[in-house]
Amino acid sequence: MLPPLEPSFYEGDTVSVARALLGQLLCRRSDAGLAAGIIVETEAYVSQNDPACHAFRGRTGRNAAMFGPPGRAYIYFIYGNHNCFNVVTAPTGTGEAVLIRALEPAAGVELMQRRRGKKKSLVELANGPGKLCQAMAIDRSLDEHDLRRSPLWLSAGREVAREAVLSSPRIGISRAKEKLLRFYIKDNEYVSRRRPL
DNA sequence: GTTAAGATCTGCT
DNA sequence: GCAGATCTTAACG
Repeated sequence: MLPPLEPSFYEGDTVSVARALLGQLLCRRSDAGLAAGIIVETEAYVSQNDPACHAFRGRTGRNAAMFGPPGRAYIYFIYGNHNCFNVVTAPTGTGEAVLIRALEPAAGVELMQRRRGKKKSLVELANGPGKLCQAMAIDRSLDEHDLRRSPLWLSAGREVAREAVLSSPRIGISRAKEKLLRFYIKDNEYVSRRRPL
């Protein structure tokens, strides 16, 4: 197992962590084998003045993981079909997280293809928050999982130059649409939307 | 107890 | 480009 990122990586301010997560490697071990992907797109959800954040109205059953220690998973089920994977950030009790929106497949491509079903191109395997959870077999059973440990962990990937990181409004939300809290790697093929909204 | 909205994806036009 | 699928959660009465 590649060495995991340390807890200190996650405890800083959430926007910085959202940027720093670009280029890191998300790894998933299962009976079927290992799958991994480079993170190429993220979104920050913060506690102050952000009505799009699940923690905006305080702690609930669903969002409890967001208030837990940084470096854990926050996973929720949405639209009756899809899971979304977040990394909890900021000190315990703050209620912030980073949504992982897209991966560039790096290992276990066949496994990811099998989980996604049909014939999907390499680009279509994990270029969206629901798609990447399906490709990596991530569901609510991994909510609050410690991301230093198998079967789901993060480790150091490739360097991403600061000028290669672009920002935009977050996708699919109805409130706080103006905030530029989505971050992605410029010109990367695996980002979920190549064209602006 | 009921209801409406939701950090989405797919397939069809 | 658009609608339909599908179901959990939280807010409200």
